[in-house]
Amino acid sequence: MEAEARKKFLIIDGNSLIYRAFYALPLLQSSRGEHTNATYGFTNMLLKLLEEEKPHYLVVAMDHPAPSFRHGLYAEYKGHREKTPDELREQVQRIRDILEAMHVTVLEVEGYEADDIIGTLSALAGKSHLETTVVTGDADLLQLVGDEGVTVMLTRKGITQMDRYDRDKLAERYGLEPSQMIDYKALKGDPSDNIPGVPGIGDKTARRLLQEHGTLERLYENLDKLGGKLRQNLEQYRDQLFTGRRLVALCRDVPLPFTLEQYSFAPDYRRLAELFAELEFKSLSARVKQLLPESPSPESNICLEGEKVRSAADLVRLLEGIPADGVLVVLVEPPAGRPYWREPLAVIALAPDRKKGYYLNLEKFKPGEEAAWKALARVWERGVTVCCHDGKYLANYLHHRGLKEPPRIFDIRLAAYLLDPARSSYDLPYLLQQYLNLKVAVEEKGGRKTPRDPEQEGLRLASWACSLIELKEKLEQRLAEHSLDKLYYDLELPLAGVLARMERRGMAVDLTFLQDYAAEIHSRVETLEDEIYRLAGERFNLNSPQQLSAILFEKLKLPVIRKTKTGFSTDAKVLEELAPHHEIVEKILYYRQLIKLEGTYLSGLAPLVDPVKKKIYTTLNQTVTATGRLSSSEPNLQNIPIRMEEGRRIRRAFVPSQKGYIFLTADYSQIELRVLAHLSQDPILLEAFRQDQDIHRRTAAEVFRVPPEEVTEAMRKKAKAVNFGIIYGISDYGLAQSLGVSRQEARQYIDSYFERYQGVKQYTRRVIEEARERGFVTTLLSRRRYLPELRSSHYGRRSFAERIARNTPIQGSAADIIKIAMLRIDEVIRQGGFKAAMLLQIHDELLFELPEEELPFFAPVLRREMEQAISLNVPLKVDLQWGRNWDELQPL
DNA sequence: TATCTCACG
DNA sequence: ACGTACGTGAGATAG
Repeated sequence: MEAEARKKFLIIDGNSLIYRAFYALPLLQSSRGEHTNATYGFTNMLLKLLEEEKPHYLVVAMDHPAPSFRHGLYAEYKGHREKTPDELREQVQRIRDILEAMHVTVLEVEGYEADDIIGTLSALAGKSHLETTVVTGDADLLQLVGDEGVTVMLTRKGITQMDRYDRDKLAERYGLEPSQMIDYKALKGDPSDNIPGVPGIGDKTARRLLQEHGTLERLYENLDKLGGKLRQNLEQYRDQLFTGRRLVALCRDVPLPFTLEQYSFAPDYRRLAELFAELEFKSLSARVKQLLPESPSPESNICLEGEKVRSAADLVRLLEGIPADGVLVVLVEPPAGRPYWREPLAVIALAPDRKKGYYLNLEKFKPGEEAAWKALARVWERGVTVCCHDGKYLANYLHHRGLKEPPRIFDIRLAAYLLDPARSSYDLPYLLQQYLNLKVAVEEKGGRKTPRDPEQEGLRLASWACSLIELKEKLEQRLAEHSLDKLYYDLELPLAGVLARMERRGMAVDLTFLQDYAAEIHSRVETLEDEIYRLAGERFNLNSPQQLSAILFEKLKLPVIRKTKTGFSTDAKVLEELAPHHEIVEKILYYRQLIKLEGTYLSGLAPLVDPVKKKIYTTLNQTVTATGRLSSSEPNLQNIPIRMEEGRRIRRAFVPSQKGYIFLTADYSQIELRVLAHLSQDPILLEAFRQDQDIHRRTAAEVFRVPPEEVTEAMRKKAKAVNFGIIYGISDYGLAQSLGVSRQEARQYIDSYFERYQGVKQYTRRVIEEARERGFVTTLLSRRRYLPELRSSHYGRRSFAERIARNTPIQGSAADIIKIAMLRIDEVIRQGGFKAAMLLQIHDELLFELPEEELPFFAPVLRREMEQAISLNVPLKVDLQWGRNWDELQPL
């Protein structure tokens, strides 16, 4: 029986595990390109170990200097040369930051490898009466199982699956004693570690020999009992074998002070939360909070208390107490996946001051319900500012409940978006942590999908609500500091109201047409399926790229054009190349086209149509894109087909919502290139737009050095691609891809372009230079986007950031301009008493419905507002079209 | 949940 | 030698 529980000591092999995390785990496709999951994988593993082992002491051992600089790291991982040491270095740095935040000791000793440090620690720990666990991906360390109180956790697959080895497990797996592991590896050899071994001896033979003879020395004593080739090789390679053994044996006398105290750890929770927030490691944040003792936080006067409002009288008293120049926080959680016109979550949280948050379930608030609503509306009628997390949603929710929207709103999320538009989410826990250093309970994983308890939800929201007053002040200050206050108050905030009205208006749908067309497409899909199966000689799942690959590339032996991460590519570009080889391919392409229509735009759209109003209501997201554009979702009405005839017909299902109404669309002509002309002040571009020339023709004339009238269609097409490329942050590879020409040819076009368009050339250079120094790029309205990766040493990341730096000012300024126009048009519609209603924005285009007789009056106003939205050094041009549905439009 | 594919600007 | 066009959202499959 133990007198006392032994203390647990965890020794982590930083080297082998980080490299394993880096190479063994697939790249995480983060759209923001911020990280691969090596950092995530390693941290996840570390937390799992802490959860399961609950160690008292912890140390991470690393090579010094790092082996990636010292010797050929790649020998071991031949298949993974595409990942560069630069990227590895960045990952290692991130992991070091996390370890530092956890106050975990990272042991490095000059001239020694992590293995040696671990060997030394393991021996020392054995003498200290500890229960020691060595965690590694390197089977060499199994020799340590022989040390007193030591077990080894060895990764099996990835880095979170591990096997625990003690003497018994080692015997079971290898049939060897710990002390034999050195001889075993020396015999077997390991090319990646430069251990030559003995030819002809592999895993099996090495084990058998050691099981029979015990040690290498005994083996050689009994050599005469062996025969043939084996004996000959053992004799011949004796020197190399024993040299190898010296390399395998760990050095166990690294000069290390062994005082256990230095290996205790006390995480700095706040710093860790910051790091995790930066890296967007949400699930890890939640786990670390449970796991680690929190470091005491400095005194905070920000309250995180919530209370339920008990009666209407209490509510009225609370609300009446707010001064007219005060702030009322109102939080209504948007029900994920449900349009506002369906039943919203009825919980509302209020914070009349910064002392405490309150919540109530308004839907269930029977006694004096009417009074509660009235009291609420009275608050902002008195001039009180309403602070919320999503003003557009709140406005629509209130409207749905028959209340006018507050005239003064502060939208927390919108402010945070402008401060850093590239983030993937702006949820309150993140914002409170980011701007107030406040940690709040994080919603448990999956909480969104399970039905939430209104009481709990209310308490949660209420506890956050009062800190929002503080958060609002912080954000206001930051907006001003970063010159974003004008953009916020004069553009984005009022625009939210416009977007709210657009969402509420919705778009009418001709359900009969939609259903008829769906039936037609469906029957064509079925016919196509039959034909394809007949040609393939078997039935299979056509929607599975995997199964399709099997048919195309294995059964039909068509040439592989391109590979994806997991297999052979079968996208439209590939199929177009394959079309001449087999008649099945063309049919597959057509099938793909139709199945897309059916799935996404016909059967996909139908359930989102409000059966009563026969309307469809999109959500226009104002805080999603990194450039300042809007996005549209549930459904996305910004990507309704137009390029192909079959798809375009879908647009006939979208019709004006009232009798006698028509559609009117207005799209900016070449707005991005016009913006580029303005930003770069390139003389040729300026001239082209001032004379309203065909811009692609002009570009062709310049690039190919011919008079404009001699430009052929082929030349114009290439020039058009070059112009797109310029906007996207051109690369020869990308241009070559889009044109289907060689990279050399693409390079020539680019060189030729920049030779003629010196202004553009200088401008793009300047943008990147300035962004590298300041850390961000800006648009015409000072909207910013941070690009820290411009300084990355990793080529790929840096190049990506450079393309973004060239594209964002252009795309973002165009977004700025159409937003100004929307605001002005909304204003003139209301001022002018027009019945016209703005329905949709599609990046450079606006869609309205209006009474037919209003057209002659509204159209010129619309054109004026759009073209005059901003004054550039080139004119802005707008094309107008009108029609009785969204498909059949004619120029005005 | 990640991957592939494809719709739009 | 590297390894990509910029910005989005959605559906289907597969593990």
